[in-house]
Amino acid sequence: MAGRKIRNMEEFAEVSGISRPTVSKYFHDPSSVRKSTRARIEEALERYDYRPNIFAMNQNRRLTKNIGIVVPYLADPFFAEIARNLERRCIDAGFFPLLFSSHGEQTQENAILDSLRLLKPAGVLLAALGRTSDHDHIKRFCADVPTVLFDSYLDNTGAAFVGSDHAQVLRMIVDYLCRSGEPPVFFEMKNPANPNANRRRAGYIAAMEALGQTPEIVRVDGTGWSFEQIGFNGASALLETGAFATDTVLCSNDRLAIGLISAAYAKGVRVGRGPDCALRVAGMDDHPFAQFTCPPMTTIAQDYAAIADNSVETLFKVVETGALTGERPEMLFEGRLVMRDSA
Amino acid sequence: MAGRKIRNMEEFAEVSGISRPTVSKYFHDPSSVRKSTRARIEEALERYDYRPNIFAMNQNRRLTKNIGIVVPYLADPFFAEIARNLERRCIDAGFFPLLFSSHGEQTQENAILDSLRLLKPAGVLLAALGRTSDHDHIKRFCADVPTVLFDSYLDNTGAAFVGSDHAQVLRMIVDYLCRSGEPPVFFEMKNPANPNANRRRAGYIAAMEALGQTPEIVRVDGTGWSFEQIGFNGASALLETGAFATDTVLCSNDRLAIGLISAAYAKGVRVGRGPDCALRVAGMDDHPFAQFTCPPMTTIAQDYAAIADNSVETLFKVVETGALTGERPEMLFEGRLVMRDSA
DNA sequence: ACTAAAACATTACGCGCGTAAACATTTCAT
DNA sequence: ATGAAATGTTTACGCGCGTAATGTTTTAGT
Repeated sequence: MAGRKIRNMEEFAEVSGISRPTVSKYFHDPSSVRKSTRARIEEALERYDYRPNIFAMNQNRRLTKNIGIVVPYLADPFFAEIARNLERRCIDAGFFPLLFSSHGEQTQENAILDSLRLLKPAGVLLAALGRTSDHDHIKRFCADVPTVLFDSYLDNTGAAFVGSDHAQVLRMIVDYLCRSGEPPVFFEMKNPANPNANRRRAGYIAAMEALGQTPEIVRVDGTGWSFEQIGFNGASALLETGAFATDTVLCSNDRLAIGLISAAYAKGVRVGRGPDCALRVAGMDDHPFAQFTCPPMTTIAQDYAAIADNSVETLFKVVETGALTGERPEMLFEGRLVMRDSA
Repeated sequence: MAGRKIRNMEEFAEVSGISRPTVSKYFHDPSSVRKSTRARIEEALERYDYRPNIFAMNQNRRLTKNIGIVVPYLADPFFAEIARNLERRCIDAGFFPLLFSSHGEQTQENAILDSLRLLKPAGVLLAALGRTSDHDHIKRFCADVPTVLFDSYLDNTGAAFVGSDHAQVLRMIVDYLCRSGEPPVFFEMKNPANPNANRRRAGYIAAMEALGQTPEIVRVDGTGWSFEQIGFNGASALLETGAFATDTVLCSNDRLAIGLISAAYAKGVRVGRGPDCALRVAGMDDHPFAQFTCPPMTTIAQDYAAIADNSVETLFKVVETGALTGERPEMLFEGRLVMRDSA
């Protein structure tokens, strides 16, 4: 580990006894050089910890080893968890993931995409803001950079989409709720930021009608990403006026449900499925904290691992084939019913 | 915005009618060129959206505009929230923040620091893992790169430390709990990952003794970062054996408290400060979800904004003066008692 | 209006590495 | 052993920009 200090690839090539172009080739892909050559380089690598200069490398490479990961709101543990899975897989594949959060703001999202362009990423994994996104801006970006959209669906944008099968998910939870008690009322925000909300509503309506039930939708005011607060405020008002048509509420996502459960507790409305309970509450996503609500939340778990795996895998495929046009696969994964005590 | 496409600074200099070295100077610092020159450049900038190549810029600049932000566990909303504040301030100051999460693993933390070296960052904001950190590795990093530590204290490492004044915080919450009911038992993990836990325990003991009370500490098993689960499991066992010395529990952090409250609910133990309640529970941090527990959690809010502001500001000061040695300021901020219903 | 100072233009080199071309050597099947 | 294929070496250029040196123009102070 001692010896002279290595300043650049030239010097490293010298001490390893291999020519610089071959060393360069090695760093680009170790398996592209003869085994004996690789051994000599790796031996030198142990003696002289040298690593190529990223900036010089990326300047000349048409595309880098960078992978951009963009999520709409990192303070939401759901996205933090997905991001963690994505990061891991990128690193394992020898890429360098760069994580960005739009913090719920369009200007941020646009700025991130602009910066990302300069970083010449091999590809980008993007969960867009949704309704508040600058759709044209994103589309233009996707035209230049291989991008896989996940979680948040945008029409006709990106090289592929990976997300949840909301129709299936809603069918499952609505089915469960109807079998085990009164049919659910659907609880959501009036102007949901996330486009998934629309698919979930549609899924709810379809599932209810398939069972011969009448869909009932309750929509509460509020903008932004403070879903718990919005759910809390909305539910507080509704619980006073008794505006829920049945004793069962299906929330558009877990964070709204967290707010609702908190509001019910404050009002002394007992949530759960026991005989002494007045309200059943179900959520969607299996948020990391859903199992610690009081009572623990019945919800639908999204398949984090599958979504992460397939997003990354699909992106790599697109990157390799350079297929920016052509068919645009949409992969939808089923959810898993997590029966806890709230419904 | 139309016209020919600009490929590099040379061409941009041409269409703006300014020499390339001057244009380069402009991008380095717009105020370093004459007003009329700046106007001409900015006019061209509007017509030809050009932005300098990051990699070429950073290759020759000794230090870049990159700021590394490293947190131990991004899926913890506390760190997500702090990271958000730090990011914002870096961007406002014209820097380019790069966010990394160690995901609770030493190998990751070390790998992040190694990568960060290659990115030649102007500075780094680091919340280390703590007990599980590779202290020497971090120290070596801090010797080369201007680094401000925050939240997680490490002896004699980094150019400065910014965090919470745990002694003050504990004095305040212990004082409140003793005034309003029975003195608190301290609830924590047996082998806390975060060094703050030790300071909090010490603060608790000091605060209790100052009030003439006997400190009582309950420590539960569990490793890793699933604090809610650890709190839940530990509390479930304790509530059955009735091992809490008083009816008041002060948790080392909000996430443990979330688990404890959930466990109490499951056992039918009513949490709160009313006459019909059997247990008071207080947390620490004012976690984003603390206000939605059942009942809402009494806790101490850390001053996110102050910590973020001062971390960034201190880092910039260090970067400007290049002061890697000399005094090593430690800034501790007071917490704010948030009285809700759990205690 | 005149001069010193500030700002800009011109020219030129370097950063560290990618990569192509031409040639030399090693490997491997026959 | 022998020739083709695979792999290395040498040499040379380019990427886009930072930056120093030198000379010219503009600005500002009196």
